[in-house]
Amino acid sequence: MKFGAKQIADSVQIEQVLENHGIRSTSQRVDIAKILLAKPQHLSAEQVFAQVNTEDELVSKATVYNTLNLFVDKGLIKQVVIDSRYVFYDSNTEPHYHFYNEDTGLLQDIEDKGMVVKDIPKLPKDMVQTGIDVIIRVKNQT
Amino acid sequence: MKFGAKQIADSVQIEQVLENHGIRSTSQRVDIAKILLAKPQHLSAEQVFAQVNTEDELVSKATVYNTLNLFVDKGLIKQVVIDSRYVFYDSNTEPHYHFYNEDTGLLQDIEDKGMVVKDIPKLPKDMVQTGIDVIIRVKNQT
DNA sequence: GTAATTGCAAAGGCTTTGCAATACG
DNA sequence: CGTATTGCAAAGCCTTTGCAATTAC
Repeated sequence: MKFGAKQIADSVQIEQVLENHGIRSTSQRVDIAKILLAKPQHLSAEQVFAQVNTEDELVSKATVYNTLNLFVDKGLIKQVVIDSRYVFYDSNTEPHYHFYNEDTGLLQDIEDKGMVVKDIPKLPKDMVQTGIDVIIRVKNQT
Repeated sequence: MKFGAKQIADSVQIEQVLENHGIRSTSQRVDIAKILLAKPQHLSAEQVFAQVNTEDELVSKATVYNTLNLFVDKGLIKQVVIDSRYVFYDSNTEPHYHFYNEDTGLLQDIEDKGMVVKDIPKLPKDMVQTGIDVIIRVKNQT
């Protein structure tokens, strides 16, 4: 991590992003958002907790969890559930789909924009679609 | 549940199905399979535990969990993960996709066979696709 | 100053595991 | 008989919660 003017500018930008999502800024939230929003990526709560605590300032596990939930509620990030034991937080909120490698545990975006889900059946009148999750599970060839 | 000749025949059929999947029959496994395979459905471990214990014979929770895992490993049923807290066991192992109603918590098959995922990008040479999960999330119109 | 947020430790919920008792082939 | 399976209770893991201390506006 770099320090100095650039980082201060980043923090200000992050605070702006938080505010745009109706999230009040605190130093912990900025730290967490900075990690998540650095690039499109998929991190577990544990990974966020580890990364946020490599720097001086410490954030408790409770706050990491609460903050991630808050960010999801406010639409800043998305939760991707692979398994009852593997939950990732995705900083890419654009509609997109995922590859999940069962051998490596790696979750990655499907970059190819050509992939589509076609002919989704019409929903009952009183239903609205809120999202569509597609996970293509792969493994290493043995 | 009916008793008598029909049910005995069912048990024999179930045992056959288990055997075909390389699963040794025991009374607990047959009881659990009988519930799951009665029709295409999505049950949580808790629901299986509850249903299997409405009849006389009791099956412990540990055995329910272990048996469900065994059935999944052997390909008799499929696990559908909605959320870190909602895991269902699906007796329909044909490739198919799901609707999940966030308001009711109800998971249901998409019966329409026309829906497809098109133009899945080619995988890296050393990767094989093992599955594809599609969950269309819906909610009640407010 | 008042309300929101944080952190700790404890509690919760779900799932797995160790091990003795039991059932199976 | 020897191996597999079961059930119980305990342990594990991840996540949430209660509450006092702290921070933010």
